[in-house]
Amino acid sequence: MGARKNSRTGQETRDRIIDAALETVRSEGLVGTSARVIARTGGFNQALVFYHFGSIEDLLLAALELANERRMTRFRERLLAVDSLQGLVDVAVDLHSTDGDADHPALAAIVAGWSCNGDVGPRILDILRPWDELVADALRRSLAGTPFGHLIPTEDLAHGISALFLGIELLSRLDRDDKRTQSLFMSLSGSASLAGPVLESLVASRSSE
Amino acid sequence: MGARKNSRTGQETRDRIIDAALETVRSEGLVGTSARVIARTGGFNQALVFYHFGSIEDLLLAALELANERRMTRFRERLLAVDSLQGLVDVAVDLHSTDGDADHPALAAIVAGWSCNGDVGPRILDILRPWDELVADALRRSLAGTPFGHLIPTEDLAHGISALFLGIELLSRLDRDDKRTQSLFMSLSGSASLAGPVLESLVASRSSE
DNA sequence: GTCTATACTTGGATAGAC
DNA sequence: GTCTATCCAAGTATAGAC
Repeated sequence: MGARKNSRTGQETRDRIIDAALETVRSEGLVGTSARVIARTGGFNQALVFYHFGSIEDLLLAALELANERRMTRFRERLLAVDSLQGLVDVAVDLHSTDGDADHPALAAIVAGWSCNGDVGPRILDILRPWDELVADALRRSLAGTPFGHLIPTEDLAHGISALFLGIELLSRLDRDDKRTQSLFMSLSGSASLAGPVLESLVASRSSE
Repeated sequence: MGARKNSRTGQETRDRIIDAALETVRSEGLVGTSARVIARTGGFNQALVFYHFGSIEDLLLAALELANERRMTRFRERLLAVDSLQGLVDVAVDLHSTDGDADHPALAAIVAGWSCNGDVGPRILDILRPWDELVADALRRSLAGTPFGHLIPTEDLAHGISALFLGIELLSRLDRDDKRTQSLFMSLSGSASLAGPVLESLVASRSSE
């Protein structure tokens, strides 16, 4: 069970390979990610990919899964504490920032690159599903006491927010100095901070009718 | 200038290649799109790709450009006539439907697949930019007379909507029977139809303060 | 100017040495 | 469990036939 002398454990190597895969996708894009390039990036032999994962496809899916778990671990608690739209946007901004998660671009690229592939698609959806649920819960808390909680299904809204994030991440990586996305997040933040009072005034005007 | 006997014109072949490329991306995904596969799909020799476009990269960019122009031609007038959020969502629904544009999945996949590639990114942004402007104009008309037109920069909102569409398209292609996206569009439509009265009531409550 | 045949490179995958 | 050597398929790209 412990690490052997003079040799890495299988798990260590698996992690090394996954990290190299993520770094490769991040720097080269999904097109241009191959077993050989991944191996060169990580400094190991190309055949290890197939011994440990069987195929590139399975490696990238495993990488997606691990990177997603890392993000989830890191942001789950924060998301569970969110009870306002403003708070939700704050989490979003941190998720988008490179400090929040260096793997995000690679994650998005992997998801997108297989978007027309019938075999892998469902597996990717399974990996991403927990986010929809976390966001839906956060929305329910944020909209509690307002009429919107009943008018708009929070599940749909949550799925829309997931889609928005994916799109933002992809578009933002098309440009180096990405002024648009920054501006968008600032506007979202501003809108969210206004939304609270607006929703309350709506409730007030309704109850006075 | 006219087509020669017994031989296709260059333009005809170019179009055939582009259509085959789009179809390949649509059916195989971006990973799995190569000159050979494209050629097999279109029933022509693989080397024609390089003669006419120089590289796969340039072919896919040309395909992106053409498909985007087709969509633009088809929806420009409608978008110019939009003056309500409801109308904007209606256009969105039609844009998403396969009837509206069979190339949409391929478009999205191409955009996404290069999201981490520094060379191609800016060129893709240039191709997509006109949409942001059309949507921003539609938003300005839709929000005219409400306080939101001033509170939220329409450019940011428009860019967000573009990102949302890209994300929706990609996520929706991960699953065959895509109930989530349909549900989301229905909710969006419902929200938009409610937004009109809500915005008016806001204006009313403000002016009465 | 258009397309075919072919050269050459890289990628995925495995068998077997260590 | 790791790495080398190697096979074959698939990829890009060009030289030259028509």
